[in-house]
Amino acid sequence: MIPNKPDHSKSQRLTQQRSAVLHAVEMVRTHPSAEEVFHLVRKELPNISLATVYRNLHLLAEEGKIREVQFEGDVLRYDGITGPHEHFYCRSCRTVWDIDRSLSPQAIHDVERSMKASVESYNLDFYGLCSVCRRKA
Amino acid sequence: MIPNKPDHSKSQRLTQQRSAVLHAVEMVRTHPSAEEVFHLVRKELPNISLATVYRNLHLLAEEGKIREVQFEGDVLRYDGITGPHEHFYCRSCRTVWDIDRSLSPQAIHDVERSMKASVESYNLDFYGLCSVCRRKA
DNA sequence: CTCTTATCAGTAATGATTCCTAATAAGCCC
DNA sequence: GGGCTTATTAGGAATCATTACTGATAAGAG
Ligand SMILES: [Mn+2]
Ligand SMILES: [Mn+2]
Ligand SMILES: [Zn+2]
Ligand SMILES: [Zn+2]
Repeated sequence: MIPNKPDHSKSQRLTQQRSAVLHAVEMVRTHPSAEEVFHLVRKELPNISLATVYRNLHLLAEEGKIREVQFEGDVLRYDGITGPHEHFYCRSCRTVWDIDRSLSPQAIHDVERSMKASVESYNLDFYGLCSVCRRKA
Repeated sequence: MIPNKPDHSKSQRLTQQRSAVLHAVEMVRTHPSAEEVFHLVRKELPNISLATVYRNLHLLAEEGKIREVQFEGDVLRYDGITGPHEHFYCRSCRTVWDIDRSLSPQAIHDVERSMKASVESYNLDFYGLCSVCRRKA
């Protein structure tokens, strides 16, 4: 008898609601809020409840299938791209832009050494005006 | 007649409450929350209200006298050190440690160039276990 | 198909923060 | 110092994002 691998994933059943929430976050590049995911998913599942969206977003984030992101003065948002990258947040239009770079392993190791700590993750967020808003200003 | 310089600072009167709030944030290295500042200031001004603490923290942050910081899954905190530095946040004990480094001007300029945006500020926060909690784990 | 129970919909509760209003006090002018 | 204007306060209500609760539903193992 082969013992099952311990299942550390918290979600055990693949419900329509759960896969629709995951699909919505993965499909858009907007880093949507729970409310926005709710509106997206409603097109497919008109009866889904907001609490279900919140619950599944949190669950999917814990499993590492999506990523939680938060910016100053804004609500929690979700990111379908889980690989390491950085963000630029426009203070005017609140758009989030992906930055295709990441801190060097050396820089992270420097922090670990100076803090005598283990670094599990980091966030690097830039704030300012995006090119569109800069023109308007 | 010399016209007054336009006063961009939002706080016009130096109240006891306001200076006590500022003093509390500047005195501690703990990056306290509003609630924690409230308890600190109460020792000096037992009748100060929580709303007053919130209002002044926000005001002082807008004037650049203190800095607002926020970490994943935690409430807003305040930092008496306004100069550029980075943070390490222990996921276990929620302690915030200052890191005496900052991104190179070159790295920031790279972001501005690639985004065609103006970068006003950035946050670089590391997450993990501090040395104390690592020993316990 | 049946059965167990994880998950759901709908709604109430929570908790941090902000708003509101009559009372207070900072600080300018005399 | 004593008035006077009004920014600021204390205290409580309101807001808003998020989480908790509960009886009903459906995923998926056998
Ligand atoms: Mn992203
Ligand atoms: Mn700091
Ligand atoms: Zn913009
Ligand atoms: Zn710790």
